[in-house]
Amino acid sequence: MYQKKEIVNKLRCSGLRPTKQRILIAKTLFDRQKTFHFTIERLDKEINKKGSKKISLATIYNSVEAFTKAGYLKEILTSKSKSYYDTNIKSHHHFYDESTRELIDINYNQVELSKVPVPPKGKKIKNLEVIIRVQK
Amino acid sequence: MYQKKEIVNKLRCSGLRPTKQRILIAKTLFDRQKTFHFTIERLDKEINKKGSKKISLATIYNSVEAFTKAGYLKEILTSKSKSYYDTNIKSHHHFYDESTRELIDINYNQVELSKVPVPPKGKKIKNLEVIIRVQK
DNA sequence: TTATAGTTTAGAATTATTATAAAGTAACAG
DNA sequence: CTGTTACTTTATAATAATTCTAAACTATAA
Repeated sequence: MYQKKEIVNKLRCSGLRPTKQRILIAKTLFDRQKTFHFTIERLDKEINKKGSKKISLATIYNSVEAFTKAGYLKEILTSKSKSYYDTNIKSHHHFYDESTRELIDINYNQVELSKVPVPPKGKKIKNLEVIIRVQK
Repeated sequence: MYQKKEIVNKLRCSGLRPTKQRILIAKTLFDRQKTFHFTIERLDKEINKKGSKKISLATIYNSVEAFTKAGYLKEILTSKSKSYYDTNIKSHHHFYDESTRELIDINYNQVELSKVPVPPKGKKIKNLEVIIRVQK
C-alpha cells in the first residue's frame, strides 16, 4: 500500500521530519486495508510488541498529535479528559467550540434527520447525538 | 423553583437518602432558570466558594454519578478519559457501544440531515458528527 | 562537515477520577 | 425515643491518561 517513499513525502509535506520513529508509526497507522480506530494504549502495544525496536510513549503521543494536526488522523468523541454534564436531559444536541471548550445546547427540533442507519446486529439505538464543532 | 421538599422527594424516589450534601448539590444544579453545562471542577468551585460550608470533592463526584444514574443529569460528549483516533478522516459518523467501548464507523451517506441549525454569531461550522449510542 | 533547529527519550509532574477505610448519619424496628 | 444497621461522607491515597522537562540525538542545509 504505502511505500516508505510516500510516507516520507507525506511527512515532509506537513513540515515533519521523516524520522524513523514517525515512519514506523505512520506505517502502523496507515498501511492497512480497513480504517483503524485506536487509543494511544492500543497503538503503543502494537508498536512496542515483543521483539521489535521500542518507541517511547512520549513519541507516540507526539506523533499522533502531529498527525492529527496535519489532518491525517481524526480525534473522535472525546473532548479531552474532562467529563461534561448537562442538566438538560431531554434529548438534544450541541455546538462545541474547541477553542473555548464551550458547549451550547441545540434544541432538539433544530435538527432533523431524514436518514438514520440500521444499528449493528443485536444492538439497539439508545441515543443519537449530533455534535457540531464550530470555530471563529 | 425547586423547594427543598421537591428535592427530598426526587432523591427518595431514586433510592437516594436526602443528606444535606445531596440536597445542596441538587439545589445548585437544578434550581436555576437555564440549563447548566458543567464539569466537576466548575461545580466544585461553585459549591465550595469562600464562606460556605464545604462538601468534599469525593462527595461531589459520587453525587453527580448518582444523579446521572437516576436520570437527572446527562453526561455528554466524552467517553471517559481515553482519546480515540480514527485513520478515516473523511467526514463520517459513529456507533458507540458503551458496554464494549467499541466504535463502529457509519458511512457518511448512511446519515442524512434535513435540518441543521444556524451556528452561534461569529462562528462557522467546522464539522458535524453524529454519534449513535447503542446497547444490547 | 558542522552548526542548528527539530526530535526522541526516560522519567517526573500534572490532572481527572476512583478506591479506601474510618467516622458520621438517616432510617427503621422495637 | 433509642439503638442498630446500612448507607454516606470524608480526607487521603492510588490510579491512569496525558503533558512537561531537559538532556541526548539526528536530519538538514550551509
